Amino acid sequence: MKKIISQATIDRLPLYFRTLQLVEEEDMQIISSDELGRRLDITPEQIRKDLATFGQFGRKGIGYDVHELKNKIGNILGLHNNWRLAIVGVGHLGSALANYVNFASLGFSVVALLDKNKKIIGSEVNGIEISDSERMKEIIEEKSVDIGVITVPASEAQGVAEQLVAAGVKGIWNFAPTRISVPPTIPLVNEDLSIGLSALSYHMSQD
Amino acid sequence: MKKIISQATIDRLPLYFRTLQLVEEEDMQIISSDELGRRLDITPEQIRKDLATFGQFGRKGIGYDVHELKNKIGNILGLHNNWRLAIVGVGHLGSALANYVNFASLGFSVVALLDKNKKIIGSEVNGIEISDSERMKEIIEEKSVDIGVITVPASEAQGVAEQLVAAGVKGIWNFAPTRISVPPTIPLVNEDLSIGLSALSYHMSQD
DNA sequence: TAGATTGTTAATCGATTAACAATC
DNA sequence: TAGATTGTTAATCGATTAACAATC
Repeated sequence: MKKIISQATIDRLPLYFRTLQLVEEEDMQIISSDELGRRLDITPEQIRKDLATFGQFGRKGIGYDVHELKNKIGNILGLHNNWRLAIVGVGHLGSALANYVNFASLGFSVVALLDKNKKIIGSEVNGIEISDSERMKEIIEEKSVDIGVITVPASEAQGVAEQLVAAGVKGIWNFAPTRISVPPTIPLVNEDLSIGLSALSYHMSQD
Repeated sequence: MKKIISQATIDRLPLYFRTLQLVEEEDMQIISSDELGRRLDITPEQIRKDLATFGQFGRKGIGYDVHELKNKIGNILGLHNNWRLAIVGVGHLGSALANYVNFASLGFSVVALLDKNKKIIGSEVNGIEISDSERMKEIIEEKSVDIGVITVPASEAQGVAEQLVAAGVKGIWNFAPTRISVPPTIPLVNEDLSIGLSALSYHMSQD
């Protein structure tokens, strides 16, 4: 029986995880919710509340064991699964993601690149060969891909999503600026850059 | 006197805007909250509530004028300002953003690229010359840059943010995977890719 | 022991959903 | 007119903040 963790909490866990990785490198053994909050600009009450959602591992009067807490959060986020990614659409953004180094420290690796443009099929990006997206199902099975990353134009995104699901991916990370529909069993996260940029514009326009 | 609009509402406005752009191209004159909601997978009540925050421009029994509503939302988001962006850190992600076509339709344009790597200074990305980041203040004034985009490694992000603020930018869009501090008068939006990816991992790990 | 810090309950705040009168 | 659809008020839901007992 899984406890339901709110999306707001889930979205803060990666921040805790990253900070714990950093303080672990600084050889800090124990950290308080106060110190963690100071580093992330989050209130200590919020942090304790978040952590309390999935158990007790702090020590009253002391704080949290850095190593233990980091591993616990990593497990909750499922980072130990070493998820394997396929990027569909090797344009500028797809290439940038194929080269993105920060994935590795979170336990993700890019194992396949797919594109329909014959001119780039066969060439490599960051040591990974670009395959024909017509061979998607075959490649995804062969490379044991878990997550499909969509970096094609908006007009093609829904079609690619359906192909990815049919090919057997377990989750989709969508960068195309459009909403896509997938079966409810397939987790989907939209990474919509225009939202953040528009919100920035809004705040810059006030007074 | 400005009405305060919640962040949740602000984050939905770009979605409405984009959909209205699309239906306008389809020559649709009028749209109901029901139809807009259907396209975005948002409840019509939520949409009416959001829009009611800043006035009444629907017609009861009819719906909303597509063109009028699109312009109104664009104005609220401040998209008419034609903000000018400078990208600091022309690595893979910075280059991808310099080439990102979806900015233009929202009224943003990349006018400067800055990097400290002497090997790439002087070369061009998407027709924009890369300048030495030591000349930041000069370039930002000369090119009337409004928004600084941070695509440097996490360890350099805070320093770059401070330089950008000193150079006079009005807002910061941060892609470095770290929290940065800026004066409260400078709007800041963090675009943290590891949050979305970790959340995806979490949901994929459930049952 | 005294000081520090967690975990948890209660209070507050804010956002979403439901309902419906107004009106085109 | 009857049907459709907005704008707004009330009800509900969920998340954050405050307070504090437990305890290291």
